[in-house]
Amino acid sequence: MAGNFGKGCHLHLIDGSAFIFRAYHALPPLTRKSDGLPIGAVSGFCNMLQRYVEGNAGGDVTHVAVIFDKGSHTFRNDLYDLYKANREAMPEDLRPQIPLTRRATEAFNIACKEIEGFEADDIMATLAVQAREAGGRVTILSSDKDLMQLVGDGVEMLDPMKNKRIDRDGVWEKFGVGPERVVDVQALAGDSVDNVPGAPGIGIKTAALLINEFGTLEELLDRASEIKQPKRRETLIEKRDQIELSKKLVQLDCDMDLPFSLDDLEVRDPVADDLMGFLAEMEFRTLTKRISESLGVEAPVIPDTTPEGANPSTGDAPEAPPIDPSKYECVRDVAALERWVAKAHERGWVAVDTETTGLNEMACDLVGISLCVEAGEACYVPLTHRAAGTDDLFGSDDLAEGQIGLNEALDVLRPMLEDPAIMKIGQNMKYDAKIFARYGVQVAPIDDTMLMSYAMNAGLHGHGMDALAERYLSHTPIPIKTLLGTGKSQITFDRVPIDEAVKYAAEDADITLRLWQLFKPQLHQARVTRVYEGLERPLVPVLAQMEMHGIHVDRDVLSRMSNAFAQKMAGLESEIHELAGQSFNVGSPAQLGEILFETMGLEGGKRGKNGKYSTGADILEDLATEHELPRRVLDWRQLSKLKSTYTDALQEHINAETGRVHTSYSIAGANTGRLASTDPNLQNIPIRTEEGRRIREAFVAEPGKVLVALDYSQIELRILAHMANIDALKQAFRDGLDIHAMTASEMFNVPLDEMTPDVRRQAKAINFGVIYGISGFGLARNLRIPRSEAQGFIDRYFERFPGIKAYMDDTVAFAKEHKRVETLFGRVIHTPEIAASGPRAGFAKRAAINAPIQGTAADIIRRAMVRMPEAIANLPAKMLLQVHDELLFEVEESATDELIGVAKNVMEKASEPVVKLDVPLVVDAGQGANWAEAH
DNA sequence: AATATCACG
DNA sequence: GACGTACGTGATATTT
Repeated sequence: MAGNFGKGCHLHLIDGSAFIFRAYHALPPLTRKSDGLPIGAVSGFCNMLQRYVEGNAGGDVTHVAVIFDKGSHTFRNDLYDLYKANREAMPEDLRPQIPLTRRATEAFNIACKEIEGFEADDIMATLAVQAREAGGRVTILSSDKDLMQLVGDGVEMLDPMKNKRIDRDGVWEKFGVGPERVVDVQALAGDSVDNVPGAPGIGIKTAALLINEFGTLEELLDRASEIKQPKRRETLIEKRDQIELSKKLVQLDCDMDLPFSLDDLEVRDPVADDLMGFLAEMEFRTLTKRISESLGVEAPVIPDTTPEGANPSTGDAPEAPPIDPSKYECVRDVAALERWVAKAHERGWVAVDTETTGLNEMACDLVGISLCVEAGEACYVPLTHRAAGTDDLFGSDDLAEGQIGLNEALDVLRPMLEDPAIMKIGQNMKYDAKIFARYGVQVAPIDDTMLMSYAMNAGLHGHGMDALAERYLSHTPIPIKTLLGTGKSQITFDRVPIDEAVKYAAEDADITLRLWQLFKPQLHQARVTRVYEGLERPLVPVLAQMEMHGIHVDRDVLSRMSNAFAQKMAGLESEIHELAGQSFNVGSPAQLGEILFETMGLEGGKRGKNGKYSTGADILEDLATEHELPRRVLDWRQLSKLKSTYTDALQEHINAETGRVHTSYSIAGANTGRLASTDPNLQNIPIRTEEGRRIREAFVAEPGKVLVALDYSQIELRILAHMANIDALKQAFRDGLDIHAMTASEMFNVPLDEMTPDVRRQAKAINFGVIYGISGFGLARNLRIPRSEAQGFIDRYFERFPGIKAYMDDTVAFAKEHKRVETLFGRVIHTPEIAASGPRAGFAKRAAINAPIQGTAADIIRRAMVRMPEAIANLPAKMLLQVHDELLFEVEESATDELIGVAKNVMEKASEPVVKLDVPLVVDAGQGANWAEAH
């Protein structure tokens, strides 16, 4: 076919993905009225296309195409597996809109092109070169600087946002070089958005300088030894591979084989019926009217079909019916279950709740499932309830009549639970997702009302179902105790009569759906959508995987330690009794207090609020200088703690099936955004004393594998340096200095090379104190120095770092004004107590100072965790545990170094691209056969 | 169910 | 001038 495209033709190339994201972020989360389908980005996209078409009417444009990205894996990922690894996940409510934007483009009768495995940029590059060679003009509608390498010889860019044309001069302005050398500059400068490494320490300015001096990148690299600045020279020589790789990453492919030609992109008039049909289907009333007028056709009628029940996006929902457990349906056959699945399909969402025989997801069985599609319309599907026994005392082991077979039911539910077009709503979905995963069902996508509440209301109240139902629905759910009983006579859920179970279980799904409908629109108003979608919700599958995988704990190691501890304790106990002159329970603080301060008559006994002497470690420590007994008690207590909490208890947590320990992380537990680990708590395994540390030897890698521990170095102090904008601290971190020694030097005027460990220790305590909202009393107690001296330290610290004082005052003032504080990533932590008076005011103030720092650190490691599974997908490695600033991995020995490289990079870059810290984040790595060695 | 103690970051 | 304090968690044992 002879090409017609040539001289006099003008091609417009529209960056479709950029249009979509701009549309998505510019508009509130609109949904289609009839069914709640998210539609905001499509609406914005259509508006932009319409404005584009109107703006070009009568112009010289002869050819046009909208180009999209397709597939997340491109040849660039094969070159570099971290390419674009920093990218935020696509928001859940945008994903279903992507195919609709393709249809929108077609409805406007504009050519719409995408090619699997290629970025839109490459397609645009190829088309631009083809058009230029044919003698035509090209305008690229995009603000993406990666496309600037194409500018020149009839190719221009047009930033549609600023309506600014970018020609050769524009490129010079941006990059300091002409379009031909843009890739060279980009290769050196790198790009944190796309995670192109570039040359460390070289930005656009320096890169342009070097390229202009040497002419080309290749020339520069070959003659790098001529560069005068030593650091720059070394970087260019050492990082040559990385720079050359970066060039390959930024270089667009101008020579693709395209399955279409320029002639296929000829401008066509829209077909009124097609366009109107599409707009009407989307229920865009205003846009339909406007375009119908400009096309001179009649606008189709869009029926006003508000669904029954509430619509989360409109807010003008009809009154929901009261919660009435007697109205719920019990689903006893497949046909009935299929009807519920159909309802979920119709709606596009369903609330789901599972009932099980226990609270340990790894060691309990599925008993039944409840579903709810709209307020008041819920069901319970009993699956493995037991038949009632012949007498009242013992249940039967036989299954009750009238239940769908477990596997049969799961086969009906699986397609729905895994359907990307159906939102599964739960309260604490991690629990249900883990249960389903154990039965081979991967639930997605999900929403979680507990996490929505947490994102909006952290610090105001708890986020359990009962608290939320009470507070937001003014309803008290049926207490589980009424079904299971308490204490010794407690039964498991499979023994609950099905009639009773229906009321309880379906009510939970009903409540969850109602909460979701209430919370969903509130997320945007509270400005925490990004926090919820980026930091809370995506953590659910990540944590579920970690928890299910578990960590191998060697029972024999623990058991031997328990025995050793028991022996030592027995010895200490008899010594203590002998010293006391009588036998008593060493584990009873009350009895110990009597012995110490009455029988033995020691000084310094202070009675607590309940009239008992307090016998905490600090008090016993003071007494130990004069007497034998308190030291023995301290030793005994340490062993007792290690034995009961760790060496004994951990053995109970080894799962019989997997032989591993499976903790559970609560995402919405800590107000600051930290996780909390329970059953067992693996975030407080001893490390500070040698004896305790040895417990970590029981946490082992499988044969052939190693444990790798990666932890952020000083992350909270780094965040403080950034947030409070303290130049001296920021520079110290950039220079890799010992921050405590540097603080000490600054405060006490001691040169770094004359620093004594004790002065450094005091400065360290002050640094930590600052993070905690320092007080003279607290510092005095920590350092065991007089209060006046501690206050003197603090005064001097604030004198040397006045920015810290200002930051603390500002934070407290912000908290007082808004009753909340925020992290760098927008996490909101409410501080209602800040208005209190008396001692509680002090607490609230310090908490308000600490929360943004601790919370930002928590956000950063959350971001790393969310990105980690994809980053290590091709490695024989698993992420096992999180301990606030540390991630623990298990990896096949041969891949250890590779894992460390990849995971460390993810952690160190975790704040990007949303927050660019003024200080580097540094991650230290350790490895070994067990956790003690790895740390 | 509350309190004291102590393990971690 | 007195109050009573370092921030955030969870598990255990003892006592009420």
